[in-house]
Order: sequence, then structure tokens, then C-alpha cells
Amino acid sequence: LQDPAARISRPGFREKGSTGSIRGSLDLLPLDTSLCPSPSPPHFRIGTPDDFAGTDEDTDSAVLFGTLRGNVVGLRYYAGVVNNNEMVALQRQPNNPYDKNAVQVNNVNGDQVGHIKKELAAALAYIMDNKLAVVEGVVPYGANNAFTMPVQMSFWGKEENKRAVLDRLNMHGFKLAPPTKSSEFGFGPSWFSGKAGPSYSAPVHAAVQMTTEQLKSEFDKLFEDLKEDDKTREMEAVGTSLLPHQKQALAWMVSRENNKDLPPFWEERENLFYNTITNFAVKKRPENVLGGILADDMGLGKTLTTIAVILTNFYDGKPFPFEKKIVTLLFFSGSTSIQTTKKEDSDKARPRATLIICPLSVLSNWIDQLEQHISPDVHLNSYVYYGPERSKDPVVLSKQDIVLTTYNILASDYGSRGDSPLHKVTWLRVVLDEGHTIRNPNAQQTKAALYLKAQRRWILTGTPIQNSLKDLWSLLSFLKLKPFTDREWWHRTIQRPVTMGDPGGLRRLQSLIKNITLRRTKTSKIKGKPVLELPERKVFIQHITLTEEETRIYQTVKHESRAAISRYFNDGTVLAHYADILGLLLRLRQLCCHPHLCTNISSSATGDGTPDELREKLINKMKLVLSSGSDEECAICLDSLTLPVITHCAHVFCKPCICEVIQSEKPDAKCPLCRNELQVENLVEYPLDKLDSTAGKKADQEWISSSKVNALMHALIDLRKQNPTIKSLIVSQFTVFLSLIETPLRESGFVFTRLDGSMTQKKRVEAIQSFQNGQLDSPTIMLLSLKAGGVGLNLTAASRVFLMDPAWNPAAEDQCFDRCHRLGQKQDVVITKFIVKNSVEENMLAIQNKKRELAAGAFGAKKQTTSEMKQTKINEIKTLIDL
DNA sequence: ACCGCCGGGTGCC
DNA sequence: ACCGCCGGGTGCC
Repeated sequence: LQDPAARISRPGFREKGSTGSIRGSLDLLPLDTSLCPSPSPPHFRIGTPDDFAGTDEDTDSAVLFGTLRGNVVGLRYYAGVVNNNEMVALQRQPNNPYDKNAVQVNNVNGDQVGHIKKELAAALAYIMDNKLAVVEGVVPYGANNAFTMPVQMSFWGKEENKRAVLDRLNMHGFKLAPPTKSSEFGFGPSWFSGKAGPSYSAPVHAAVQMTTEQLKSEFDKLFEDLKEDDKTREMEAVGTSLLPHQKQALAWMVSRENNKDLPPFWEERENLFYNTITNFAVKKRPENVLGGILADDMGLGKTLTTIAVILTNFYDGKPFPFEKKIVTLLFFSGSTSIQTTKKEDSDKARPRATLIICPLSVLSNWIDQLEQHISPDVHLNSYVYYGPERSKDPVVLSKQDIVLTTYNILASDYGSRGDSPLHKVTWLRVVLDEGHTIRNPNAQQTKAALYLKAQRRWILTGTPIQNSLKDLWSLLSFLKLKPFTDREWWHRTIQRPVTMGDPGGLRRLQSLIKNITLRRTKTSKIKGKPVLELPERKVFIQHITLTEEETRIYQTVKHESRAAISRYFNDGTVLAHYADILGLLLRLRQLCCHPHLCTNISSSATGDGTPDELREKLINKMKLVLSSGSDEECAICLDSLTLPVITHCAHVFCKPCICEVIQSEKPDAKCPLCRNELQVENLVEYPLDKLDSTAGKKADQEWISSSKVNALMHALIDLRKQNPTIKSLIVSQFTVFLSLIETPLRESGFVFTRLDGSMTQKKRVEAIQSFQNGQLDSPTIMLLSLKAGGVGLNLTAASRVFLMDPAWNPAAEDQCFDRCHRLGQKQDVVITKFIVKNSVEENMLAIQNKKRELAAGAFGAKKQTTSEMKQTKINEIKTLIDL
């Protein structure tokens, strides 16, 4: 047997089950393993359960079964201490050599306090291992106990598991005390006073549950309510000039970066620091988050503000790596020589580099803005860590001032076992642009981001909460905001109380958000003036009448399609033939644009063939639809597809959306549209950027015009007569259509450029630059595919937009318009949407309007149920084909 | 005494 | 742990 003395507490050593194991590939790094949200290995493969490996209990539907008093034993063997009324975490320890039922007890800091006494552990082990309930503990008094302490446990789980939990406890001779009103909110039973210390009085304010309505509107207002009065100090940037609201943001960010205050919910009392939510106390002053969330609306200049921070706040308020004197000289006197080599050497240990992670689509925007806004006499080393040639040498990276990379690179480097130079550098600062990208805690990019070592951390996002409060957790975890880095504490102290309607929970959430977030909307005011004064944006719909010939073709195809679709309606197989129907609708939409566009989709996949062949056909059809460039949407999130995957039953969803469905309905998930079985292995990924612009291009076909092309050309020529300097965007979902439009543009002598998803990063940058620059030979027209480029794409040189074909998703259109209607636009923006009369396009407009209404009140709203989803889709199809 | 009782050794899981 | 529990020592009053 082991010598018990050998097991006596060693500081810094703790057994945390699998969570504590450091990943093999990165075991040279001094990682903070408590941040690791899941023990899954750093691989990433589509179609394996790894996609959503994790610990995501379906905690939203949990109810409180009851409470039970038990004992924590073995305190003297562990370093972790607990205060009176402090929350503790109960964690199974199945590999404990003395008792496979062992349940360890950890304090808020993650330090082990002791074990649950074995008789009780025997009962808990079964309940915890089978996920029948989540067991949470609060220690009513434990501050001075040497050997054991009591623990008040709450059992939370799904209603249907309550019986099993009660029975199992009963088997071992335990009985739950029924839940009381005040224990409902997850802050333990009624003796909990809400304040640390040995107080046993009842809460001062009786907890009043809010109605769902109240909760929703409170939730809505969370970010809107941020009164930014105390964040109005302005600060001049070094090396670039800013608008007033950006100067405020700069001042706020710089103060956050040099923050010496206690983090939110911490108080100092008698030389100890108390966390007022968990009642955890430490002697050492807890460090605050050096950073936060810049949640300004799109277009307010988050990128520029961040650049200003990089230029202005190098290190503890002092420029880095130069001495202040030299920097002043350098930045303000126009001196170009840099005599700083010596200084740099002596500062070797100081982190220098800022890492910026953004979606690929805004990478070029960062590069542009860095070039535009940093005056030429400021010498910054920067490195774009992207592409196969990127340097794998961490030293190269650490010597930069700015390193730019994308989430995909971050994730794939991290997953590719071995050398991720990004993870070897200690960064002065890490900035996540479009930071809501990491909202899924199980996504590889999230894990990769959490593992970065940085002194300061920023999240830039216009939408910090996209669907639910859950979205915030990854962000807080990235910011290392203790104790919320651990999902249990986030969930117990904020997420559950808020979703259960506890006003205290909402208060905590609000003060948390307020502490770390700066948010202004486009309509925010600064000193009585709007933050942004954007020129007007007008949208016109120009109705197009097809020629007789075009109408004839259209009507023929329409009747064919309608016949097929109504056959599906009669057979009740509409959703089984979804791919088919999308194909038919696509053909009609294309015919509205130009007869040569028409994707050759052989009508209907009924007829002969084995079910397998049939399925194959349908999946191929879906691929065809996707490859046409059409902006299809996901029936789950109702938004444009991100990472489309095609199911076995030939329906298409965003990968994250469908993975969530499979996860939550495990083990037998069904397709939300047709209730067929779903299996991860059968999902087919379809990369959107692999759009084949040659698909459907009929090489030898003689060029002809179409009604829409005529209308466009007429408008363009008219515009040129009025003012030849006005620049226009011509937008379509169909890149082939854009190609067709090139011919008449050339004939009429227009200088144009083009931007679509098939172009390399380099070509995109070239196209954008030539279009945006004001030179005489610069193109006046850009052919733009609807989804090319993300939100960051800046095309303010244009003030006219011609939208050649409507999108399913009105938000996708709006986003596209915002590429020129944004900061920097000097002229009114006029948008023309071409819509063919009496066609599928008009019906699409009707559906768009319905969606707009829905989106207006959708924040925090419950998701559509499966049957609602089905019905919506069916109704849409009916509307579209006039059935 | 195949008991009771005493007091020392000892102590999570 | 100022406890419980274990197991050895011990044995009328």
C-alpha cells in the first residue's frame, strides 16, 4: 500500500481528473489547464463526434430537485480553503485508487478542499456519472474546520430524471429536502444571506421572479442600457487621427490595459480579497482583466481604434519598446531614424507583439487600415501570418509589433499537433476581431484562442450576444475573467440565475458587462451630436418586365416546376424533395436574370433508381444549387449558410447549427426538416469559397442581352452622363451573371474591376485597392458577388449599388449595402434593386419582408420548433411558386 | 473472557 | 479529533 504520508498535500499539485491533463502536443507550454474547457484532443475532423466533444449538459431545462446536507472530509490533506457560505464544486474522480466512487470538492479557485464522505459519494457517483443531476455545493461554515466541514448540496437536472435521483439517494439512505423559493435561484438554501461572513439571516429582499416578458426586454436592453457617461474621457492617439467617439474608446481601452482596479465582484476586507458572488477569498490581490470587449456597432471604427491603442499604449502606459523621449521625437518631429536597437536588447523579456485574429474576409481590411492610418514616419514591424509560406519561427513573430492572422490559421495550427508558433509567443496583446466567432466553446478556434498567452486581451464585436446568454461565456473565458473562466461558476452565478428570472442574476450580469464593455450604436450621441453622421441611404426597387421571348421561356419552366412541386405537395413529399425544389426555384431565379444562366438541372429526381442512387442525385443537386453562388439559407438559424453541410437526406444547414442539433438530440437525432435520421458521418461539407465560376459557363454560346442587363446598362449610361465620376457596385449572387455583364460593360467603354469568392487574397486586395483609389484611370464599376468579403470590406468609393437579384436573406443584402454605406462615405448612397414583375423574385420580396418583421423582435426569442421550421419552409415554397 | 471495559493509536478518498 | 473506530491488554471487590 502507498505510504499515506507521500500523499500529503503538495502545493501546486492537484488531481483534476482528465481535465488537468496537459495536451501532449503542447506540453512544453506552461498552460493554465483550468482554462481547458474540455479534455478532447486537439484534432479537428468533420463528421466525427470530436466536433462537439465537450461537457455541454443541457443545462437550460434543469430544475432543482432538492437539497441535502453532507460532509466534506480529508481537509487536512489539501491546500484549498473555503469561507463561510462559499460555493464549492463537486467533481467525480473515477480513477481514485482508494474508491472509484470518489467525489472531490474544489473551491472556486479550483484548489481541492477535500472529498465527499464515502457513503454519500457512493450515492453521488452513480447520479453524476449518469448525468442524472448536476450536484452543486455551498459550505455554510468551513473557515476554521480542520478535518471535516459540512456542505449543502443542490441537485439540478431534467424533470424526467428526478425520480431516478431520489430513488438512488434513497437506496443509500439519503433523502432530499424539497426545494424552497430562495434556493431556486441557485444560491443555495434560504440561510444564504447573499454576503460573505457568518451570517444566517434571510435575504433582505425576497426574490421576485420576473415574467418571461420582463426578462426578455431586460435582456434586450442589457447592452443598450450601458450608460457610457463615465467613459467619456478622450485621448489623442499617437500617429493617427481619430473621431471624438474613437478618442473616447481609445481612452477607455488604454485605461483598461493599465487597469489597477479590482476586477468586478471583488472587495477588499481586512487584508483579504473577497469575491462577492462566490464568497471566495484570497490574500493575494486578484488581477483585473487587462482588456475587454469593444462592442461598438459596425462602422464606428473598431479597427481604427484598435490600431490607435497599439500605437498609443505600448507597455504600462509607456511606449514600447522605445523610451518615451525617442517616441515623441519619432512621432511628432518627423524623424525617421530609429536608434533603438540597444533598448530593444535590454527589453528582450518584454512582450512586444500584438496578435490580431480576424476572419479571412477582413484580413485585407486590416492591412489597408494599417497602411492608411499609420503615418509613414512611424515604423512598425508587422507580419501577416497567413498562407503556406508563413514563418513557423516564434522568434520572428515575437519581434513584430503587429502580427495578423485568421481564425482558421489559428485553429489549424493549434490542431496540427506540434508546432503552433502562435501559441509559443507571449503576446503583449491579443485582439479577436469579430470576436463572437469564438462563441461556441467546443469549436476548435475557440479552444485555440483560449490557449494563447497574452498580457492584454481584446474582443471586437458588434454582436456580443448573438443568440443567447451562453454566447458570452467563451468571451469571458478568453478575457480570463475569474471565476467565470470556469463554466460552472459562470453558469451558477450568472447564466442560470438570469435565465430563471432572478433579478440579482441580471444585476450581476449588468454590472459585469458594464465593467468590461464599451458599446455605442450608430445612433449614440456624443456631446449631443450623433456619433456618426452617415449620408442618406435610399433603396429603390426597379421593376423589370421581361420580353415576350423571355416570358415564354420563364412561363414554360415555371409551369413545369409548379407541376413537379404540386405533385410533391399531393404526395406529401415536399421536404423529401427539398433539394429538387431549391433547384427548380434556382432555375426560375436565374431565368429572371439571364437565359444563359440557367443551371441545367434535369427535372426531378423521381423516376427510377435505387433509394441510394436517388439520394446521390439529390445531394448532387444540392451541390449544384450551392455552386451556383446562390445565397441559400440555413433553416435552423434562418441566416445565410456558414460552412454549409449537406445531410444524407439532402438538406443543407450550417455545420455548427446542425452539429448542435445532433448533439442535443443524441443518440438519435433527426433532420429538422424531414425527420430522417441524422448521422455526423454522413454529413457532406461543402466549402462556399470553392464556387466554380466556370460552372454553367457555356463557352461557345453567343452573347445575348436580357431585360435586366438592358435595364442595368441603361441606368449606368444615364449615370455616366449625369456624373462620370460616380462609382457603382453591381451585385449578384451568380458569378456567371457578373461574367455575362462584363461584355456590355466593355462594349460601352466602362472601366471595371471585379471581386468574387473565387479570387485569391492577392487579387482581391488588388481589386479593392484599384477601385478605392481616386486616380483617373481607376475603375468606376465593381462587379461584386453578394457574399464576397465580410463585414469589414470597405468599398466607400462607390455611392451607387445595383442589386441584380434578390437574396433569400435580407440581412445579407443589407450587409452588402453597408460595404459602401459606412464610415468614410461622403455621398448619399442610392441602391437599385432589380425585380422582375410577376416572378419568383417578387415572391421573394414578400418573404424577405416577413423575415424583417421576425428579426425585429427576435433577440433572445425562443428558437423555432422543428414543426414550425417545417411549416415555415413549406409556406415559403407555396408563396414562391404561387401555389 | 467465544465477553465488557480500559486507554493508546490513529484518522479522506 | 474535546470525536469515532480499531484492536490489544486485560479481567472480583
